[in-house]
Amino acid sequence: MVATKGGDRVSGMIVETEAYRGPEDRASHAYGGRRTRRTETMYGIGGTAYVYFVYGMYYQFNVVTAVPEVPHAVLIRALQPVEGVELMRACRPGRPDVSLANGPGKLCTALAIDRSLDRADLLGDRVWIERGDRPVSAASIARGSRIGIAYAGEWARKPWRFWLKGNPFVSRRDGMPRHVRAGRKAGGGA
DNA sequence: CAAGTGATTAGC
DNA sequence: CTAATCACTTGC
Repeated sequence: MVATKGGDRVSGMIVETEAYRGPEDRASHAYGGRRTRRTETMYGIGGTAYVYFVYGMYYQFNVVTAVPEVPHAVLIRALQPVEGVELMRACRPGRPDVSLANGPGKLCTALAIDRSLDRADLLGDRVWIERGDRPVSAASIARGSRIGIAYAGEWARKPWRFWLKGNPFVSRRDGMPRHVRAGRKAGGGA
């Protein structure tokens, strides 16, 4: 994934994504055919960016993937920095390189992605996706449930989060629910 | 683990 | 109009 900042390339290898299948997917902003000023972007043609603002401070970058009127999208959740690392560090001062873009909000900050890129054509010159240097085998991709959508009932259990096995730049360690703390309910995993 | 932050949304 | 929610991150 590449963005331009003042003519310079800032890029990273996509190492984690999540799929959102509106309108039936309860976790999707387009659930039930919801169509508002914000979600309208997802009803556009595949190959455009869906960028929105959440939690009062973060942007999220998605790729619209289907035909017009079918609101499917893929959230880009983490990048392994490749080009313009200095520029990313400037956007996220004090962070170690491994944490520059290992989360959907973080990568938008690192690449300076904001609402102005909502509906951007990914064949344009502001943000786009290129084929990587090496092919990625299916065997190297892990899948699991999506994050931050507990409200979505049975849809929350769909294994629609994908990441590169063992890659240190994903937002969470492989499959693990984020750091099992001592002191919480003992037991747990079967 | 919990607060923070403000756009977006549903519901009057 | 108002109140609740949220596809997250950071620091205690």
